[in-house]
Amino acid sequence: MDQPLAIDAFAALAHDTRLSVFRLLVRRGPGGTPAMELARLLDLRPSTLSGHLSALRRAGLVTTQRHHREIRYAPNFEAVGGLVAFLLHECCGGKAGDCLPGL
Amino acid sequence: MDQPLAIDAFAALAHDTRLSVFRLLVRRGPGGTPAMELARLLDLRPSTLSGHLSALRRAGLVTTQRHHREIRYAPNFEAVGGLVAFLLHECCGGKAGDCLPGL
DNA sequence: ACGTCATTTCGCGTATTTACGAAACATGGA
DNA sequence: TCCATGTTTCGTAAATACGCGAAATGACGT
Repeated sequence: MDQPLAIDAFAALAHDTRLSVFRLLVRRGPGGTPAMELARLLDLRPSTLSGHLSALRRAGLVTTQRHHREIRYAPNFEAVGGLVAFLLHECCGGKAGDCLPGL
Repeated sequence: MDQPLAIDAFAALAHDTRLSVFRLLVRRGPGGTPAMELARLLDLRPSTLSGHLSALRRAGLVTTQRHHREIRYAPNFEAVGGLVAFLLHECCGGKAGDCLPGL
C-alpha cells in the first residue's frame, strides 16, 4: 500500500454515506449484499448509491460479483488491512506500538 | 473515535500534500517541527501550508506549541491509534484479525 | 422478441475544496 | 518604537465532489 493508494482509500472513507455503506457491508459479512438492498437499508437513491459504490470499488475497498440478476458488493478486508498497515508503518513513530498502547 | 471524527481524520489524510506533511512530521519526531521548515522541505507556499496544517489540527492529527518566534507542529500518535482502532473495530469482520493475518 | 427488475451512466445545478498572492497579525531583538 | 521574521487570514478563481432524475444498459423469465 503506497501513498496514492492510501489516499484513494482515505478519500473513499472520508464521506458519511460511503463510510456508512462500507460499515454496513462489513456487518453483513463477506458473502456480499445486493446494491438495492443497501439502498433500501440506508434510504439512498439508486444513482446516488451507485456512485458511492463505484468510488469504494475504485479504491479497492469492495469487490463485486454477479449473482442471478443482482450484483453483490462485499468488503475487501485485505484493503482495510493494507490501510491499517500503512498507518502503523508510515504514520507512527518508528515503532507501531506508539499508536497502540493496548496491543 | 466515532464516525464523524474518523471522517474528519480520513479527509485530512486524503490529500497528497497533507499526507506528505503528516508523514514528514512523523519522521521528524514528537518534538515538533516549525511550520516554515516544513514549507522549505516540501516547497510549499506559506499560506498553502498554513491551510493544510489547520486542517490537520482541526482533525486532531497534529498539535501545536509556540517556541520562541516559531510554531512547532507535532504529530498526535493517539489520533493515529484511534483511527487504527476504528478500522479494526468497525471495518473488519467481527474479529480484527481478519484484516491483519500477520499479527 | 418482450417486459421487468437491477444497476449504471449522463447531464445538471449547487456546494465544497484548492492554491495563490496580498495583506494582516504576532513575536522578539535593536 | 521600529523592523525583520514567522504564521495566519482574506479574497478570488479554477477545479472537484455531490445528489438527483431521466435515460440507458444488462440479465433473466415468458
